[in-house]
Amino acid sequence: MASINKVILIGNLGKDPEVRHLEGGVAVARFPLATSETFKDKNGERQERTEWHNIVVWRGLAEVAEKYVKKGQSVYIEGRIRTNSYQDKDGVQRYSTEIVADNMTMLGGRPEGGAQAGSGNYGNEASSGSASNSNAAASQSKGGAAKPVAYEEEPDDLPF
Amino acid sequence: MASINKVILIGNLGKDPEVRHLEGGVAVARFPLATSETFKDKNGERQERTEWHNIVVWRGLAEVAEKYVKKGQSVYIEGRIRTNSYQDKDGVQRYSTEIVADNMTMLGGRPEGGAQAGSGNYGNEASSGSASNSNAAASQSKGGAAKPVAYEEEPDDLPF
Amino acid sequence: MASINKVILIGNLGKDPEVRHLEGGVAVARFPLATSETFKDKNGERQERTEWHNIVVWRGLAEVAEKYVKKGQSVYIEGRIRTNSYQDKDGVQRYSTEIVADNMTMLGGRPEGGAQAGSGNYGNEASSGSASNSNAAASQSKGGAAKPVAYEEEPDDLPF
Amino acid sequence: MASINKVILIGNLGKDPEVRHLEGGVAVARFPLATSETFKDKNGERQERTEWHNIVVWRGLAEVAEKYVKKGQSVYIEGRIRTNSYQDKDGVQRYSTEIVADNMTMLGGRPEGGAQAGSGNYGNEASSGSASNSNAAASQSKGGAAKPVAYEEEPDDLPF
DNA sequence: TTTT
DNA sequence: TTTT
Repeated sequence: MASINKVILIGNLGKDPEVRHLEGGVAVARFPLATSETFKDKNGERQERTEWHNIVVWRGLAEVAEKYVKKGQSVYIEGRIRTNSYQDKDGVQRYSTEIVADNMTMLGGRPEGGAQAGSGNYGNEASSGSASNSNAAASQSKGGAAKPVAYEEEPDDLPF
Repeated sequence: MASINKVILIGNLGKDPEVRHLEGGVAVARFPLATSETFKDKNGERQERTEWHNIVVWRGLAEVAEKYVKKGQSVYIEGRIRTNSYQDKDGVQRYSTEIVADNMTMLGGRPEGGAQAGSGNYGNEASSGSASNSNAAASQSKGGAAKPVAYEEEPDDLPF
Repeated sequence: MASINKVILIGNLGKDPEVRHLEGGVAVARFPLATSETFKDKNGERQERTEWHNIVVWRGLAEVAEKYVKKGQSVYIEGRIRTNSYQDKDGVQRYSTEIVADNMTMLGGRPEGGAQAGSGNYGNEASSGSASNSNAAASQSKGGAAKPVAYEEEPDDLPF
Repeated sequence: MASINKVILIGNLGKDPEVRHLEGGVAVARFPLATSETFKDKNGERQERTEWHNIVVWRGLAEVAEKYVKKGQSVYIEGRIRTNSYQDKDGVQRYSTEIVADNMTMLGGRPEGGAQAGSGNYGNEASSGSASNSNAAASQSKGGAAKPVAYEEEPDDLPF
């Protein structure tokens, strides 16, 4: 049963996030993220392939996305792969794959127009899972308001 | 332009790998890999959701998959997300997402029937990129035969 | 300011975890974890190098470690690097590096003697950060008791 | 034996890289990299803790580091943990932990003075292991000259 | 279609 | 001090 489903992406937003505020106040944001790789083709010419990822963020992270993350910017995303299935109009089973992000860190990049969100981090951590990058990261909290992490609860780590 | 597209999975094979040997001797193997997560639903009941990932491995790793990896087994996969697009019979653009693995490590698990592949690692590394787990990993070499890693080429790393 | 500090390890415990229960009921467990890599030396001989990592786990994960994780077993660890500094008896500044784990998943392996802990996962998630592997993982909760994840709070993810 | 030792860091260089060119033309570069996390202490005050990582890069990546990476800049590092042991002057066994990077991607940041290296990627891949981010990444090649990746050797990935 |  |  041991199971791990982890994705790490650094890429640029193809569009501003689309945010919905659901009944109950839960926010969800979606945006396309591009990663590119280059390679030499058989003629030795440099080629580029761009991969588009459908990013989904929930709750606090969605609000961060709404306020601070814009088309063109570079973000670090940590999350998991999720493939939804649905029936198309002909009743054929179709699949749609997205990345549910539970950690998003802004890396700067080239936001277009308007205000610069800059490079920074928003939110904090409800779990030590991402505590490794707390300030730097806007980590997704499941349970509504962000819960401050009290690191000092960890007593002195003497080498033992 | 800075771009990272990295996936780490631990899961079980839903089927034996399907292997094709292409013109030129290149092998490609595909198999479905399940990861599951559990959660409590609103009634507090434990629920499970299984995610199916389409894994693709090339060359040496495909040969390892063919020989040693079976339905039911647990593997560690490191790779990248790739979404292919194609037209369906009605000319509608469709997408199919797969994980191109460049590192695969067997973790054991419960192979069904026959020979036990056991837990181990096959192949070795052409790049230090995965050298962190060389023996343990069957890392995909792009360029045909596996190239042994000569670690001792790294002179003494004295603290400096 | 954007900052990420993430470690992913799969290895075997060199000893049973040492667990301390602190004032306030907080538990902390420590154990050495071995990862090995193999390589060919300049004579083409297969060599192995073992790396020892000092793993630290807190709270619920420490209790899981205490109960279920034994010398010899294989575990998946996700965490962050932490280097503590201290003065040695001569007043010289020394450093000690450890991995603070916030996700630990048992992969089986060969526990010695006694009861088999088997491969499985214990605990669940307070944050979606590791929700990707909830059942499979014993994720560390900072705030005491594990908080069940209510996935169904995420409404239908229709492709939009 | 299955074993994984993987580190992912995003942080800023504390100093310019120190580069040595070894007999045989092999280059090695070292630099300190800072990651920081913030947390609230028991008085609810925002605190920051900075972690310093000793990064080591070899060969082509070292040359990239020498030319393009400067103090203050932000980089993405992927590598493995390595702890070297040595005897101090009193014959006491001491340990020194470093991160051997096999993938380094520049994220921009704030280089001080002089030329701006900007955000970009240098070098290319000898293994598909990091092919996921080829252009974006300067991946470390063990075997001297970088070997171009011929992606088009991977025939059409039709969904099958 | 896997696993617990 | 683990594992293969």
